[in-house]
Amino acid sequence: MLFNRLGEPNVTTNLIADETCISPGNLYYHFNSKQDIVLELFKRFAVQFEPLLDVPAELSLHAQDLWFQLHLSFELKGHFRFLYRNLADITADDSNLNRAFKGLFLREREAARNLLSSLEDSGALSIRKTEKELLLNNLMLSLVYWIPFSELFSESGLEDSDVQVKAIAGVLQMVMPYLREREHIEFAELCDTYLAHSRADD
Amino acid sequence: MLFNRLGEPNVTTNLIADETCISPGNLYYHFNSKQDIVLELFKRFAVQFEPLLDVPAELSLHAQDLWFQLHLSFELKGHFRFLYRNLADITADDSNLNRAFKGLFLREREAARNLLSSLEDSGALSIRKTEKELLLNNLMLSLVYWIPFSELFSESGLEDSDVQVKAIAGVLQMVMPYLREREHIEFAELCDTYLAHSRADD
DNA sequence: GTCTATATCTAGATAGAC
DNA sequence: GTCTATCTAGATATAGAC
Repeated sequence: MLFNRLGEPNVTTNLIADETCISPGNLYYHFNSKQDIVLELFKRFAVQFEPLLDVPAELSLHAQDLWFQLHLSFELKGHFRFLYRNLADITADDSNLNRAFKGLFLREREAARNLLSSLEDSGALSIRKTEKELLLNNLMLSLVYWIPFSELFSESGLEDSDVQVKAIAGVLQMVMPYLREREHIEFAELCDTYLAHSRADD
Repeated sequence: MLFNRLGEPNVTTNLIADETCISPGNLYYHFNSKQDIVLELFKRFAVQFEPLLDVPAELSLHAQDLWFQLHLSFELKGHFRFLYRNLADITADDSNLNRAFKGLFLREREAARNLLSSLEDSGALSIRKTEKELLLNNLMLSLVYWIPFSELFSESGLEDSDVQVKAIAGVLQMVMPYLREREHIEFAELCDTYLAHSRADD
């Protein structure tokens, strides 16, 4: 919570001890180092993220379900957004974490690739090979950096549901142009619905 | 250079003094604080970025010219990539810098919007209003975070021309689906050419 | 397990001679 | 303008009593 609110580099171990109502010494009884705390949090994130990376073989390819998957994914990342906000430094300090994160990204990319392939197999999507790689780059960029990006403007970092809707709609929009007309319309209408609903919240 | 290589938080004022072959005391004669150095570098960046934000009225809308514009923009950002790598922290520490950066982003977004509008006026581009906003979000995300994103995998952060080609092609690909067929083909062929050329470098 | 007190270290920044 | 030497603050981490 503190990391999310203040940023990992700005949270001291004394502050953590203070906030958890234990002494600094006690904190270091439970954790070997500050980095150890970060690592422990990363592990929790990774465990929860894991199931979202397994694209089930019998995955439904309907817009609703994809939306929901993306929603779960962004929501979880939002809870651990301090990790994504300081990716460069957090991974630079710790080569274990660095490898772990890279591995996660590669798996996420593969999951996205498999999903596109499924859509291709079903005839719903058609895309050239070079376009597919570029699309995957763009998708990954959104999946990794949407949270820090949105925080530059709104502070709330995906706590706000409106921000999340825009994130998901943005991701889906990147895929839409390559969809067959029927699915294209289905996706577009879903996005419109959510976006209209979200604006109504204001 | 040090900031780019090691990351701003990991560069001490003593190291800067060392690298520039002057004493720490002398460094503080020339700059009031470390943040002052960051600010000075940001100013240089902003001055050089300024002309790239002015989309000329008589802008040519050919793929080649857009490519070149994006190339200049990414190249410049690459030279100051430490700013983009630690956006969250760098702007959090200094509210002046925060405002300045936000202003830059908004202007960049406006520039992109104007460019899209020009394409619309000329009949080359057709896009719905809600799609346009989402597209602008996605474009901005690429323009702001492509460099740190690429650094997660390659270290070289846009020094490598291959990385830059992918960045630009990715941006253009996001616009392509909304282009009229003639321009769509023109853009696609340009991307293919650069991408093929870049792969040949390996 | 938990505390208080403190060690250690390193960063940014300053003082004052030259 | 430039230097050496040093201050100061704040952060991580440890020692040792309870």
